[in-house]
Amino acid sequence: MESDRQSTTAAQGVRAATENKQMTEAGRPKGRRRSQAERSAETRSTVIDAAIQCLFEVGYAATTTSMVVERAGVSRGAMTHQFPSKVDLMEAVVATVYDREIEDYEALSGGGRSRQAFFDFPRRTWTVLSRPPAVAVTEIMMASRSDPAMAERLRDQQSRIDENARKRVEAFRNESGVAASPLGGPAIHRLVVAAARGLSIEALYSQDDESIDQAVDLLCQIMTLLYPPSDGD
Amino acid sequence: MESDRQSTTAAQGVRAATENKQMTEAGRPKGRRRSQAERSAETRSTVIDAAIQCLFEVGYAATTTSMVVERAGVSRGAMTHQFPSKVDLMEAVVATVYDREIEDYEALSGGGRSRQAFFDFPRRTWTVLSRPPAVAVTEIMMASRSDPAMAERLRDQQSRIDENARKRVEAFRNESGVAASPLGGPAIHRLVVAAARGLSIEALYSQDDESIDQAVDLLCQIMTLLYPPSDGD
DNA sequence: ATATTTACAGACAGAACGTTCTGTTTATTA
DNA sequence: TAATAAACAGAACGTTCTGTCTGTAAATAT
Repeated sequence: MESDRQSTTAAQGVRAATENKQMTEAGRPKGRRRSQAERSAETRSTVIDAAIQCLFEVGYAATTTSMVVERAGVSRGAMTHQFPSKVDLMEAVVATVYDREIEDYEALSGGGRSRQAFFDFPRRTWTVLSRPPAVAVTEIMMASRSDPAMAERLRDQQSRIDENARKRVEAFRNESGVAASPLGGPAIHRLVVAAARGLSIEALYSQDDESIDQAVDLLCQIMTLLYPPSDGD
Repeated sequence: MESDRQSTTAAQGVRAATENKQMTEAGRPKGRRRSQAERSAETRSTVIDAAIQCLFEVGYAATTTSMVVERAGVSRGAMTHQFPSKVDLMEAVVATVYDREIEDYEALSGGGRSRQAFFDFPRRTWTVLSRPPAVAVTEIMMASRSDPAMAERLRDQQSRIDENARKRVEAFRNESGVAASPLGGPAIHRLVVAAARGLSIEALYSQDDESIDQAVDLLCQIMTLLYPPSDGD
């Protein structure tokens, strides 16, 4: 039964946490009794957010369970109850970020479906990938190379993310009235994501934001070169 | 006196190891007495190579000093004598890889200075960055975020590498008879490196070599679009 | 040849980390 | 309300890893 719970807990918890998030962040009536589901969701959400912060700020190696517990302001027991092992926590972080990124991309594409909006895709990708949640996931992915068990559990999630992102971009292109590129959509998408990820890593050290911004601009310009010009151009 | 040695040891040792490498790898006369310098250089080189292998194969977190010692086939004492702390070893790895990469780029550009050779620059960058030594450095860089002391000692090395690479690429462009791009050389270079690094990271997980190869091809094609066409085009 | 410095060998110790375990409080069910 | 289950709290344990430390062999200097 232990393994049973572990295998289903991540997805359920994430969903519950997401649903209850507004409730917890807005001041809830002080004395109200919280349901078990609410308590779980709050704890999970708090711990996950703390983990993301730690991963972003100090990297994976320095992100200890103690540090996460301290920053989250929960007890060690509360955390281990929700996440029996560190791998469980990391898996939950990846799942949560994955869900949020879908919303993020959605928000950033903001209803606009113009040709220009599509060519800004590299900038949106950079924006999403350079923020703490995505950096946290990168840290976890890199660290998972040192832990086969962890890598195993993250592998399918990663492919799910990739496939989903690719489909969304293709759909976005269609809705924006941009013809498919003769150079191939998947390759372009992969390259843009790789470049954005590489730049986000460099941003962690270089502190030279302007230079990175220029590279992102350049990538957007390149986008316009890769797709056949429309009537307007 | 201890700190004195530490501050000068890395560069000296690397140089000595490089000079003596052929001698050690080719079978040296069995009974010959090795000088102290030779002994130092050999162990340093052996340990550094082992560290690179470990970092490449299992990532930073799982690269323990014991593992490096075991793979190198040297004693713990030999290692700690040459590298008093783990940070010292990592610093030496970065310095060594830096030196080797200069040779690697040189070899890969192979005397040819044609326009085509310059446009293949992304592929050369990818080739260099996806190999164990460069991956090892990426691992160290990412891990250094968790260790301020380590980050401090790597910061200047990193900037030295970047500046050097940028100058070399510009020189290569000139020698290849390619006019400067109106979009700016530094931004292009930064983007290419970031993309190659991002792709090399993806290559560690995805195992989809063909797809990555396509992205690299695409990047080379993009290069031709970024520089003004010559008479031949 | 002897002394001294350098390189090496391996055991040891302290610290830190992840996990487990026992007891307590809070919520849900009957 | 009583019984059960879930969430929480925090101490304790065992492992692992790095850095140190003492002793030995090899090379260099005197």
